[in-house]
Amino acid sequence: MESLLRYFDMLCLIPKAPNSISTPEILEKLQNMRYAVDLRTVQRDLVKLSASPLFPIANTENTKPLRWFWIDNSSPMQLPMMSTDEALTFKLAEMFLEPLLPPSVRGRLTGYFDLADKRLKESKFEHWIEKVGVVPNNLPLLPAEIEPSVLAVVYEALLKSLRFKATYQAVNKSPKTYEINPLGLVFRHNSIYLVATIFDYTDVKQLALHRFKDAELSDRVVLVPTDFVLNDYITQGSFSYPVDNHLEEITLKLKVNVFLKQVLLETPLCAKQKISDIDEKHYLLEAIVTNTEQLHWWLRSFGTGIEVLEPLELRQAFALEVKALSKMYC
Amino acid sequence: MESLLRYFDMLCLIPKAPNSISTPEILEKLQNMRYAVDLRTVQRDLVKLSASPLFPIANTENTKPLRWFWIDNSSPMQLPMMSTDEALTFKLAEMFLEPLLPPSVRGRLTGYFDLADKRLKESKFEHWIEKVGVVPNNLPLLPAEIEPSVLAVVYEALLKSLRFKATYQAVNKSPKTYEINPLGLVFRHNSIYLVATIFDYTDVKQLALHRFKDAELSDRVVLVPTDFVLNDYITQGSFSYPVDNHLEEITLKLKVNVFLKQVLLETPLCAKQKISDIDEKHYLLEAIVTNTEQLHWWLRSFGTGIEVLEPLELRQAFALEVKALSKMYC
DNA sequence: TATAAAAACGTCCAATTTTGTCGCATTGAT
DNA sequence: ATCAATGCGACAAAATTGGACGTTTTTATA
Repeated sequence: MESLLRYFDMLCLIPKAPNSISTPEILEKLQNMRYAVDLRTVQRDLVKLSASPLFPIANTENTKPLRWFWIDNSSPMQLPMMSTDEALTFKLAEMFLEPLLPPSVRGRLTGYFDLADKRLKESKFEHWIEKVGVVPNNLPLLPAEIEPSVLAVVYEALLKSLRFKATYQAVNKSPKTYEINPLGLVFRHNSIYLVATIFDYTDVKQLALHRFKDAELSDRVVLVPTDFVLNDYITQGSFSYPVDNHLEEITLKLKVNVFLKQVLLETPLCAKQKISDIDEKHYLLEAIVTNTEQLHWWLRSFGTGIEVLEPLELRQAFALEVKALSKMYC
Repeated sequence: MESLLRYFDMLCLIPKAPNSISTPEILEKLQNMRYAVDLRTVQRDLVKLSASPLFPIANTENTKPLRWFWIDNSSPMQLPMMSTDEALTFKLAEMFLEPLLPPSVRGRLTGYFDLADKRLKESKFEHWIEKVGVVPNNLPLLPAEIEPSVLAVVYEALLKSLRFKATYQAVNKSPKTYEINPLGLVFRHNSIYLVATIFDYTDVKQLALHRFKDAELSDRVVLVPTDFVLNDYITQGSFSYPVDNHLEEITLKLKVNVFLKQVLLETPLCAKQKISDIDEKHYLLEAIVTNTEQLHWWLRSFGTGIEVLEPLELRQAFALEVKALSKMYC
């Protein structure tokens, strides 16, 4: 029994394909875990485990301290097994993430999605896919593709707080190589932006990940500008979203049609939202929300389905906009 | 070694907490897998495994064929271990799914999100969360909550093609109990709809999952109406989304401002999209897209930022709408 | 209620597996 | 060239495993 646990811990110590661990390292870690074992035993165990098709591990045959790793692209095995509930939810998540995440990011989860597929298949629930549909409520734009190797370096640099060297091609410019001092990642309409400083300058820049041509990790540590907090940086309007550079709670009063009344009954704007009748076809909606650019987009998107009553400033802003639109379309 | 594999397969046979498997059943399945073992061995092994804190499995102590299951909702263990890349991607997925999936649905993945957290923590990458942000491009509405037990029954009914009995409360009506003949699930603005027929009627209904009070699986098999295909049902406009009840490819010509030009350069409307200059501040965008209600929402949401030039019918529709809006806001 | 079958559990003991040790070959660094 | 580290084969001692059998408890059936 003791040995079973040791096998398990040993398998946990072995990393996935690009990485590896040497036999002596495994021995050391096992001994730290209070396993009194010999190096010879570890060697034998590894050979035994790798012989089984259940554990696709292999070693670098030409190096002398042999290095062990899991042969990749195999979906992970897990205990307890993925339930059909979970499997189905994974497939739903995949459908939702499809238009949101660039393939290279989503690709890091394919092992799990495959596992879910396998699970549903072996349970003879193959026909589930014909029974599920998603009707998106926003226009699916094509996510910009990111060079997978760039993504890997950026991830690692952020996690380990290290700088990296990269070639970046700004719009309509020729590619240039910089040393990037990464501060954070921001996802914004299907694109990923790296918030960073460059070389030893102190001004914070936004760099679209899909415009990097290549990247290579450096060993210099990241220098965070004093008082820099990513969340503050975002809400300060650096991504030009919040209205008037500050977030304000407003009491919204809208006149909405039947369709929107129905939508908002099911998915409210806020927890304390109120809906009352105005006439047969129109309803008064009251809710407290933050006044963001997203709110404005949402309000505009329904056209004549929504009339903004209050706050007055918002109504006036919409009135002005409608005038401008009238001129546009004559 | 043989025994290690048997232990592994045995652990795979044991289901998660609400479900269970009896010792003789395990024996039978193991023998089907060509393990020549004695019942006594299986019993001993199960006791040994459950003694280890690594494998939180337990049995029902009062029944006589003992039934085994994995205890609690602890996060699954997996081999090979989740890489930090995967862990980070899981956390990103969680951020994206937060406003999209109702908690009871998302809840089925918390084990994995927790695992990702654990992984990031033990790798000393605890500060990653301060380094990642999401700027949503649509207004987050509150997803309607669904009774978890209802969701479980609906999932199971759909997977196993069984009917279920449920109490449903339509808007402004008192709850009633029906026998539901489920055909499919559709996700639509953060709500989940069950497409189904009721009793032995043949008309297809849409039932919001969050309006079910309770549900109980029946043993009657689902009867699919002849020619019913969920995807056709959706695209036929049953969810009132596609324009004019049919999907049409149109060549869109838009006059857009700098902001939108930038957005569309990064996340195009379609693969063959063209952008050219009109004047210093405006750009001509040409793309082939399907003419859906979502497209109209998207076009409207930018207000004066977009002027629809072609197709002419669309321009005229927008012109009419602007006139109506003018009247609304005087 | 009686009876039989099934399952759990304790124990013994032989067969098997595991593991430490030693010796030797190979590799890489100093 | 030399030394330390590693891999690997062999062997024997130690530990574990797993079948056999018996007893007790529970469940199903007549």
